[in-house]
Amino acid sequence: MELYAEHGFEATTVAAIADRAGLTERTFFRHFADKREVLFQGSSLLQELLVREVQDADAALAPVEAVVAALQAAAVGFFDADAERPRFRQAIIDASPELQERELIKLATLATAVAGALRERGVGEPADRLAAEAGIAVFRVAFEAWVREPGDHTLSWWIRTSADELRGTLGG
Amino acid sequence: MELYAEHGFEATTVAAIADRAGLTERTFFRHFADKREVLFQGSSLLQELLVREVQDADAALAPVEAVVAALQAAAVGFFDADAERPRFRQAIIDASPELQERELIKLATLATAVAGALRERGVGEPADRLAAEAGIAVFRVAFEAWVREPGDHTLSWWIRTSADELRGTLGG
DNA sequence: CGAGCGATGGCAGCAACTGACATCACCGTA
DNA sequence: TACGGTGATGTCAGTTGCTGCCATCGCTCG
Repeated sequence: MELYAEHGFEATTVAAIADRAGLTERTFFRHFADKREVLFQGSSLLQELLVREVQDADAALAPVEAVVAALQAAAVGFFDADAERPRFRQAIIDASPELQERELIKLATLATAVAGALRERGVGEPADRLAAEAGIAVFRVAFEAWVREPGDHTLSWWIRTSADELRGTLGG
Repeated sequence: MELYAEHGFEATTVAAIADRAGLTERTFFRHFADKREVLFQGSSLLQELLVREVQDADAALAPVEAVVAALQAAAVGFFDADAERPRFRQAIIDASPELQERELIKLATLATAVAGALRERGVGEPADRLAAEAGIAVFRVAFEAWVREPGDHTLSWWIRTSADELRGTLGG
């Protein structure tokens, strides 16, 4: 992470990382599937937490609202607790298209998992994915704002705000 | 594309592609930035079309509805006209995680472009991106259904249906 | 003390890309 | 017709991400 931040992701070779860590290149690839995965270790934990929160959400909540509530709950422990790390990490990702690709697919699998959790709540076939995707979209916009304006609000607040905003864009 | 379909994307080397095309490996990389871009040539055309359709959409439409209308308009010329190609292409993408990553980032830039077009309509700061992302989510779900069940309905119909479904997941 | 096992090192090799330079076809012009 | 320039292609060498295979080492358990 230090090297990524210092020289940029692409300019950092795996050999350099291994060297800094006092290990071999071969060993690096035993710990990480590829060079990008370094930045996405904790993503499965977030996914599990999110799924649990969706399952535990108030049964009366509409699908998207359940997702939003889950995101808010997850935000507290996962991001608001230590705001420094996520922002640092995101700066690295934002500087590299390769990493953005990886981030998007992680969010997509997150959405799929959330959709699965929604189905357990009795949400129907296309609705589950739509609600999950919409929820993730809310999260993306909220997270971006939270990163951009440090200290103003909690991530949870941005999520709530974005969710309300989404409702306004639907019309009808 | 033939080689991708026959042996899978990862198993197909650029050398093999160049050979089949009667060209050099080096020449391949002068036409395509990388091995994946072969599958995403037309994406900028779709983007331009979509942006134009958003700009031309009925001014009274709410943001998401403007995007949905644009998607429907684009669907007719871009997908319904020749349903075979997109389905073939999508089968290749669905078989390869690398290609899915690339597809996601293409859709993300699409969303960004659509958000820009919405801003020209006077849509505000977080709402533009939310409406664009929601619209793309609708498209993704609709497209998937359209690919999965050939012949049943037009892509435009699926988009309309998904958009209505999305509204239902938002709740009170 | 020895057998087994998980983590690591070392090495060879493939494939995706890139930069630098040469070559060649074509096209407008003197 | 000959010439100069321009764009597309070929050639080659090199870097880097990543993988398979086998050897080694340390630790633990019986």
